[in-house]
Amino acid sequence: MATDRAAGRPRDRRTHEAIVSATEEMIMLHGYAGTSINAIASRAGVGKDAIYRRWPGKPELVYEALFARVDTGPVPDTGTLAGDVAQLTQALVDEFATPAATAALPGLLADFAADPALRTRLRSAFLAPARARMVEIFDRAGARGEIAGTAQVDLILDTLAGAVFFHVGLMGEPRTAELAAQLADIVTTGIGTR
Amino acid sequence: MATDRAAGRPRDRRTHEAIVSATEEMIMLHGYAGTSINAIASRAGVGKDAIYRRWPGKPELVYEALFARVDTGPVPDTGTLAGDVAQLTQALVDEFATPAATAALPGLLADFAADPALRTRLRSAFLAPARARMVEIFDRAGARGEIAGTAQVDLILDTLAGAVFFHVGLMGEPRTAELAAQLADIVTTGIGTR
Amino acid sequence: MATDRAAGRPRDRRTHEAIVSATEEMIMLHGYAGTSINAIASRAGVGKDAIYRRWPGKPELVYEALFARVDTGPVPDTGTLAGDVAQLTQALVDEFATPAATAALPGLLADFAADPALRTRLRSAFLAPARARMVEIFDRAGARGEIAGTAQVDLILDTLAGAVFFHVGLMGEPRTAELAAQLADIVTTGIGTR
Amino acid sequence: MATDRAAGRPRDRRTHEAIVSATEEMIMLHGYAGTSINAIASRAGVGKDAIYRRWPGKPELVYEALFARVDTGPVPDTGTLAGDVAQLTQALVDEFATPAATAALPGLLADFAADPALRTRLRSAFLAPARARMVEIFDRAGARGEIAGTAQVDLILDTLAGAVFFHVGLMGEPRTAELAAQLADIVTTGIGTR
DNA sequence: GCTTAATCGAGACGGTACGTCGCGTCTTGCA
DNA sequence: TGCAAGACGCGACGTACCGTCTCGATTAAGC
Repeated sequence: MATDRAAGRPRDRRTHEAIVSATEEMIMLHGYAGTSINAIASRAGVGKDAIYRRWPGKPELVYEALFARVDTGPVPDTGTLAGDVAQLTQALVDEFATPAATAALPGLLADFAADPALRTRLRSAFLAPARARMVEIFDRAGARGEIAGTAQVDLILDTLAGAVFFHVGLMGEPRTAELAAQLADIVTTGIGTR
Repeated sequence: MATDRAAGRPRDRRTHEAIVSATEEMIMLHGYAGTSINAIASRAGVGKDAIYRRWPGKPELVYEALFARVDTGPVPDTGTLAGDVAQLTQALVDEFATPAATAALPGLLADFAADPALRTRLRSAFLAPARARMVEIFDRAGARGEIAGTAQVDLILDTLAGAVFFHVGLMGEPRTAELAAQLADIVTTGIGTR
Repeated sequence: MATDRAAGRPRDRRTHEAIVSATEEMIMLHGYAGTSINAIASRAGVGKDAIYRRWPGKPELVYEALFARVDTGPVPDTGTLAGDVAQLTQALVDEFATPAATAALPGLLADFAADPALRTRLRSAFLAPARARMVEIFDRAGARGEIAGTAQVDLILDTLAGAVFFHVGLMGEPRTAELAAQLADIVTTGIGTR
Repeated sequence: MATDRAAGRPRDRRTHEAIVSATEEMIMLHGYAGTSINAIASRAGVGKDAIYRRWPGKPELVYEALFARVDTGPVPDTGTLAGDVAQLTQALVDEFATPAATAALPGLLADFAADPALRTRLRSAFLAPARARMVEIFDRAGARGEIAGTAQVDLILDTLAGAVFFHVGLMGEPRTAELAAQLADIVTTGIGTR
């Protein structure tokens, strides 16, 4: 009979939360590059070790603080591929175009891309929920006969995410209300006829 | 009347070239984050001042070393919007998906996005040539009656660039030969029916 | 009336011994500065608290592990002052010039000297047995008429101990067999004629 | 023809002096263990690199700041061995029993003894001037016929230095005015009759 | 030919952040 | 209460870059 109970003093949940909150605040206030582990620890009232004990470095910490939300919402099901993709694209906009995400994403994606160990997790870290939904959406659309054959889920998802990131996150274009609808329209139409 | 000729010893053209070459090599060898001004100067056999005299910092230097190529090629003119967009997309792939660009772009875009002074130059720095071409392509397509009204050049360009950057630059998907064609197809079809 | 017996679980004698042994080994292997409480606890298979429950810190622990031997041997009594001092000096060499003492003493004395609470115990901690013997030796020598008046025990003891510590412990001079005899000779002669 | 001129910006003499002064002050105020490189740099208004560029670590820095005085005084020559040794011993007291030396020496000697690279320099670092003088003093005494044969300079010097260090530096005995005379007397008499 | 002034390589400078280590205290569950 | 384990806040460590500065030497243009 195995005991899963870890030996020693258990990690304090409040320490964890203080770090995550301080990270969020620092990112919003000073951006990704302007956020140092030292400053996070100081603002959280925590030793640096408490951070390094939990995360290997800044990228992993910031990712968890800002993007590791469990996606619990229902999969879009509007009855049409266009409607479903529009809803999913809106979710991407909600994830990538918030002030916090805009402040963090460029630097964060750069750090993930630069580190071989993190690089392999890029897709699963940032696009996993959207991808699962997209697979289901496309399956239903195939069952309805809206599309034929195998859709290239990854390419389409990268296109949507890349468009949102580039347009709003990097170029700083105002996040117009219709952005998701426009992108979804382009992509849905674009793949529909193939 | 005085000449514009600056007094004192003129800058050595070879110094400039040595810096640019060393920058390229360092980026290829150690990536953007692993490339320091110190190391560039040392590899170029040059003092740090010689770099800071010419560029304000690493982002501007790397940008000029890798992306400031003058785009002298002719604007695509295949007779159809789809063909023109495909050629233009291929040019984007050629620019964004080379080994050097893959090594430099994530960190470089992050630095541009983080600095207010650089942020305003993002579009003009990385997409200016493509944008000029795209305007011309769309004008011709409009004249031919292929599309109606004003196309959203920036959104479409950001979508194409974002897709290429995300798919190949970040996610590291193998740069298949058909990538440009597939993207161009999706986007052309997608905007054609509106 | 209550007993002095402490409540709760009594301390484990083997824990004590394991700590002392681990301390000795660590000092021999890595020196005083290279010996951390963490490492001692780990090597002893013991929690850090078990150490801090018994000793206030590293200096006290190392002192007890290496120098708190109860000196049970008989007081030298060779019949002459010179002979007695020679034996006593040899005991000092035996205490200060062993490999373990050489490894521990410089750092240990520094820590004692730096801490006001420990500073007052320096003489009693390291020289108490020798001092008691020296007082007795000098008393007998006085009774025999070898010396007159009050000898400055502390100064002479510090001279002998300082000479041994400096010569062998710090300077690392080979511990020649005649060292104790030479020192005892110098000092005995030096004080004998006053 | 060789140029000894070092390339690059020369080191600033005032930086050097500010570091040395700050080190002295810190040692006096907080002792050896309580003096950190960080604090020295901060007090001197200097970057840490400026310190590590000049000294490998705290021991070397403190040594130079407090003990590397050039000894320019004349060699004692009173006409008798006893008088010369008394003067030399007084110089040792002056060096080892000042407030600054008392604050620094125990920790400093411990660090020197613990590091193999520094260990070899112990004698030359702390006793070189005194040793040169002692050799000369003994030569003269030999010429005068006061002593015969080869005196063990190192052992005698270590005895004197060890006595001073132990008695005043470690045990904190008040530095009585007669200390040097007493020690010199003991040692001179002690070696004279052999 | 001389003066003037900017440029050159080199490297020192004050800072800031890094990731690690040791300190002495504390909080678990078990004995 | 003791015990092993290990989390905790703290602060020093030595390193690496940053962007600026100070050296002596070099290199043209204008007098």
